[in-house]
Amino acid sequence: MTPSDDALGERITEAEHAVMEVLWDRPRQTAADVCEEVCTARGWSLATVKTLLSRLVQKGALAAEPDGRRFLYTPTIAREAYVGGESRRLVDRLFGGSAASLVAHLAETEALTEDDLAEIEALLKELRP
Amino acid sequence: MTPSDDALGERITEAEHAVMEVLWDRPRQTAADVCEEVCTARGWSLATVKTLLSRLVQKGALAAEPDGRRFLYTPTIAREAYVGGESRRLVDRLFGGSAASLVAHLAETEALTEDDLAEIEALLKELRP
DNA sequence: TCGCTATGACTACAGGTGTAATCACAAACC
DNA sequence: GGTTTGTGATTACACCTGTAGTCATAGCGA
Repeated sequence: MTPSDDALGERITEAEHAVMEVLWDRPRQTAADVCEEVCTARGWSLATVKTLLSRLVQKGALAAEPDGRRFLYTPTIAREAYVGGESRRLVDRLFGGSAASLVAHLAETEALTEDDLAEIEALLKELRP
Repeated sequence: MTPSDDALGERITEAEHAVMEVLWDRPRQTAADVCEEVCTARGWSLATVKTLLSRLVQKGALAAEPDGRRFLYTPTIAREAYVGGESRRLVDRLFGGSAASLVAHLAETEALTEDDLAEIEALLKELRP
């Protein structure tokens, strides 16, 4: 039953993801707005952002709501769903589907700071009273 | 100081990763050996495996040790390192670098079974006596 | 010795990706 | 009304990826 299949057939690429983040953070922005937030950071031109927006609309990841002669772009998929899908993909690919293995790995390779560990511990207490 | 740059300049792709797994599992195999293990599973021809092996050697992810007229391929990077790099990339990209956020997400989306949680709890006890 | 065969090297090629220029055109301004 | 300007659409193009075919050639078997 292939769990957690994200609704889009097409995958979102790295560059596209950067655009998605901007729109998850604040939906209904124009191409120029999005550019304002990522162009300098990633060294992109407005044209690049426009291309990425178009592709994301084609892929069904964004909705383009007409607003005069331009569009306001809004994600059609929740960030939660995307993040969940990507996480699952990683866990499946690298940890044989076991999320616990991932956590174990992070712990063993010191990827978890003391604060992380404390936070996780608190989480666990909450989840298993 | 661009943190956690894995030793290879080039990224390993999905298809290449499948080949790497075979060689991590058992190093020093020939192209034919590797094909034996993945070709049917992925519907590949031997030629495809050869291409992937070549690209991985070029990328510095594999070493090719001459053995008569053929090569024995062996990973130059440890699976641990690769897995660590990929995990970190995901955490950086999707969870703002916070591994705890990833764990929280997995927990919240029910990606963690009761067994997973128990396992993690045990891990934590070990890590923070 | 001489052809067969296994093997890496090289070539191919369509589709995806990153990055952008150009075009058409409607709105805004003068 | 004519010009500038902001905008999406279209086109471009090099590189990466998946997938594989062809070629040269060094051994192996007869």
